[in-house]
Amino acid sequence: MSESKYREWILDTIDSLRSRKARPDLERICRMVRRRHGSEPDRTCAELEKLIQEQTVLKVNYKGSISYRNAAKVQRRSRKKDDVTLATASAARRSGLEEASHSDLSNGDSALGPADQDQDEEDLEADASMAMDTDSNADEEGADESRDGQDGAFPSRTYEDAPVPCPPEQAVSAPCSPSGTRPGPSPGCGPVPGSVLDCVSFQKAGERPSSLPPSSPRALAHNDWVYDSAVCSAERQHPGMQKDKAVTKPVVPSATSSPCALKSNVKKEDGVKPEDGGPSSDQLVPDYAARPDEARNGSDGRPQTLSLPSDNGTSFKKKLDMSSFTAAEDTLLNGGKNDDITVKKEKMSQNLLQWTVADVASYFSAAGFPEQAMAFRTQEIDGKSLLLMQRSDVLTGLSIRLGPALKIYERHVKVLQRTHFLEYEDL
DNA sequence: CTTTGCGCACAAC
DNA sequence: GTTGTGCGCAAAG
Repeated sequence: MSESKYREWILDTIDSLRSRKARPDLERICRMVRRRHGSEPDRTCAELEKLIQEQTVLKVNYKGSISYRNAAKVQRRSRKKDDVTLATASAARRSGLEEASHSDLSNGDSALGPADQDQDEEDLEADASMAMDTDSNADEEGADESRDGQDGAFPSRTYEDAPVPCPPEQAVSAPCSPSGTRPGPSPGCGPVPGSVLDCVSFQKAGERPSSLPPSSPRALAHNDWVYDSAVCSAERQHPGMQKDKAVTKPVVPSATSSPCALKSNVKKEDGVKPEDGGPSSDQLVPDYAARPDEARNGSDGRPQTLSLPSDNGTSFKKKLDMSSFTAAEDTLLNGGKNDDITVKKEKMSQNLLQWTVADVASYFSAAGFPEQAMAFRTQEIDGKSLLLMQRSDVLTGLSIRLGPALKIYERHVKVLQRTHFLEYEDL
């Protein structure tokens, strides 16, 4: 309950700061929330992190410092050459694009800028690569884990297949997946105990880069990318979204993953000077590393196309059948990368019953419906409820606009349900 | 002191 | 050209 309150406060604060032309950074946000509502900065910080995880708020590195954005307002334009909206934005945007391309951008304010998909992909790739640079540096220094040859779901892909148009989908399913994004020094990782600390620390992390004089200030000047501490929050990872991870740890929805642990490795980045990689990398210093590794390991290098452990042999046929549906749909809609999506969906379906309200919200948020995701959350729709939803429920029961509602139902709810039931039929 | 307002320069489009 | 952004300053409280 308080959550929604905080969401409102925080979003409000961000908007307010923005309108005042002040950078919506952690410090200001906390201060303003405290002043206005008397909330403890720590708490605000924790809540903010949650919002980041849900992608209601985007954590971005802009001009060398961390900023927070109201996801509902931002996405639409966030794309610059260097801005990497890795996690969230990309995810959201991507899916958003899909829709946008077809129909209107009914998302309204929150609308993700449906403008260009291709570009986005390119951008992402570029970004990813940049990120990669950063990463690689980091890796060299410390973030070892498993980043050998092709591990990086994101990065590697970016490099190797850059030209290929299939990369990004991860985003769709994996909002958090920004696996590319490392949890960073300490961002969201431990919302539970360390949330506060995390906040603080990451804040520092963010600032640090800025303080460091980049070799090419210009270049660095404007970059915006989503930090997304959320990423690390494996803690409450969305079951469905962990693609790669899923493989490794199929069902385990939560905390189990080791977000924090990762952090430690990551840390080193601070020290690392991003410059080599490229201009933009500096600011990002923050992080991405840990995650990827996990992902990579799981998928063994091949980013997305894995099938669920479960479906491997057994329901293969069925899967195909389904695929024909979903894939077809996706193809039409997205123009390409359906396999992955299909797969993802399957994975997700697997855990659908275990999805929590937050998982559902994150899913839709990642799918490009941040505002509508809130409606799901407000209505406390968890995985089970989702399975029970009917078209009318989605169209009218959530009090969301018809346009997005239709898309959500047709492209997500229905697909998830279908997938889920097919799977279980089989099993 | 803190908070607010906003001119201005930047970058992206 | 437009737009979003946020630094840095001055004004207001």
